[in-house]
Amino acid sequence: MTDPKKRLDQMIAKLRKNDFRITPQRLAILKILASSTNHPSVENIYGKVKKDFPTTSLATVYKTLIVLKEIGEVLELGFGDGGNRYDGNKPNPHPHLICTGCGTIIDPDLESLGDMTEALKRATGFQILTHRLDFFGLCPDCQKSRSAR
Amino acid sequence: MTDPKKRLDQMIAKLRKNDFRITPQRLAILKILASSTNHPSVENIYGKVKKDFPTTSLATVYKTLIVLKEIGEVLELGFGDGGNRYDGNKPNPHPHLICTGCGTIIDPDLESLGDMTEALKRATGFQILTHRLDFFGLCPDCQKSRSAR
DNA sequence: TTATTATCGATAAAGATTATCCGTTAATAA
DNA sequence: TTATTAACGGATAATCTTTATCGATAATAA
Repeated sequence: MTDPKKRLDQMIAKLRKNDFRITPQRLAILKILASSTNHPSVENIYGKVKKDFPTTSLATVYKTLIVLKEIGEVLELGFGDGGNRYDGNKPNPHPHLICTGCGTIIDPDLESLGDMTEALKRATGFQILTHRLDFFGLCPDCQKSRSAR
Repeated sequence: MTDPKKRLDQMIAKLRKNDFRITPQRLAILKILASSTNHPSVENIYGKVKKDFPTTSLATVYKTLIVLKEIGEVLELGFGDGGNRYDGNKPNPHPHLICTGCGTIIDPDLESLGDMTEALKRATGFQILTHRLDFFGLCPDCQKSRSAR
């Protein structure tokens, strides 16, 4: 994972550059996003922020995420089942491997993805701007507990 | 694309096999899904069904889609922006190329995806059950009209 | 320090999907 | 063909996540 301090500085710099203010609530949210590798949900972030700032509103979390999405400093992951998940430590599009048993999300390395994109450009004439690649299955632990039943 | 009649027969057989009834409303929805290659939305399907069965409820469309999802006869595509899109002609997971300008969705061939899945299995120990692969960008036409502005 | 606005917090509103209820009907067998 | 019965359809309420609204407050620059 990227060093959380480095990520936090990147996010702050990007916000300043785009004339957004650094408020205490925002800073708390930024810290959570910069240091989390488990793709937290909005409720998850909200719960953590409230520990330091109990009066924080859920709307503030959403609004901060909208800003971060705009400037490309957080990656939003929707799976069509309830709330979205967010990655602020590694905000560029990258593949995910999701365990449908326990909900764990891991980031595998797949260097062949770049070749795929190139081949698509040539074949279709599309200008490809971003992508989304997710694999779903059962992690080794969930396979065990499932066969044990 | 798969022959719509063949797809319709497949869908009907699968429903029968799982003890679901073939009602006139369902049949109308099945026909639309079996023959459409443009990934229709719920509203889109609803509008078409109402031409033949004006009293059809939106809930019926949703309920039929839930059944079809359960038995794997339709592919649901959510893009996090409003309603989902559905593919009943090609219900197995496959890559998509989406134009963010005009909303067109096309199905490119990417045979290297199978190798990717195999590599992931070996590297992580996951049992991979399904996937989702979408590329977003601008189609040739939208690139032209954008640069013309 | 002060003025200017973006932001905060609370809550209403929106939008998509699901749940509920009850009258109707498709499927099955006698 | 008809009777039976559980599944289905239609209408609408409820749910859930996210966005909009708005007065009060605080971050930033001069």
